[in-house]
Amino acid sequence: MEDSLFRALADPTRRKILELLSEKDRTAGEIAERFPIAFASVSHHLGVLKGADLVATEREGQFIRYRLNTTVFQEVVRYFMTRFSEKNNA
Amino acid sequence: MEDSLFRALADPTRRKILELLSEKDRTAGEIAERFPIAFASVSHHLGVLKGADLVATEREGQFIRYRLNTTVFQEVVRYFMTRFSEKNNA
DNA sequence: ACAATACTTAGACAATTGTATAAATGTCTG
DNA sequence: CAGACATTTATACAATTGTCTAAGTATTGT
Repeated sequence: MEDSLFRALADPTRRKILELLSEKDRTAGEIAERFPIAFASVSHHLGVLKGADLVATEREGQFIRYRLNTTVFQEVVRYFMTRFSEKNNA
Repeated sequence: MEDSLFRALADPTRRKILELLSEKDRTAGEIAERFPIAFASVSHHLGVLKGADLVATEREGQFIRYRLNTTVFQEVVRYFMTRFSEKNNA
């Protein structure tokens, strides 16, 4: 399990971004306007999430659309279930 | 979901400690001797894990025994499954 | 080609964190 | 109670991180 993954999840702004993306895919701008911090700061967070492979991007003209990489989340769930959760009541 | 929880999981030494504890309960000393860092540093990590409620302690004479708090891990799994994982193949 | 829009990257800085050493606390045994 | 052992707490410091502003890249429309 990648170190970058857990480091990415450690920041509350990034977790909020992931929750927004769990509702639907969004562009960088749509995400950024939801936060009280600078546009560039959100972009930095998006870069961290992408580096952890938690999100993927697709360019759409001038926009860049972000979406969750659900595969990685499944791996996270598996990581916790197999190692730490009690086996018979997850 | 507590911020302290994700911050606690962000450090690789702490995740290693949790994996050791998933095998069996151990005293602070038994844990510390497994790592190349100072005893006091491991103790600090244990404090962080305890602050995040990921582990619990029990004094046994001079020793302090650490154990996983599996309840919290179940909450983590639930958090990821409900929000991020695709619903039908976790 | 130029300007506007959308977004990222670079550089700087303050806050947080991981580690170390040293001192303190708690427990047992003689 | 003194000394040994187990562990935590205090303090300091270097490394990492989150944020900002400014500059750069990419795309679209005129």
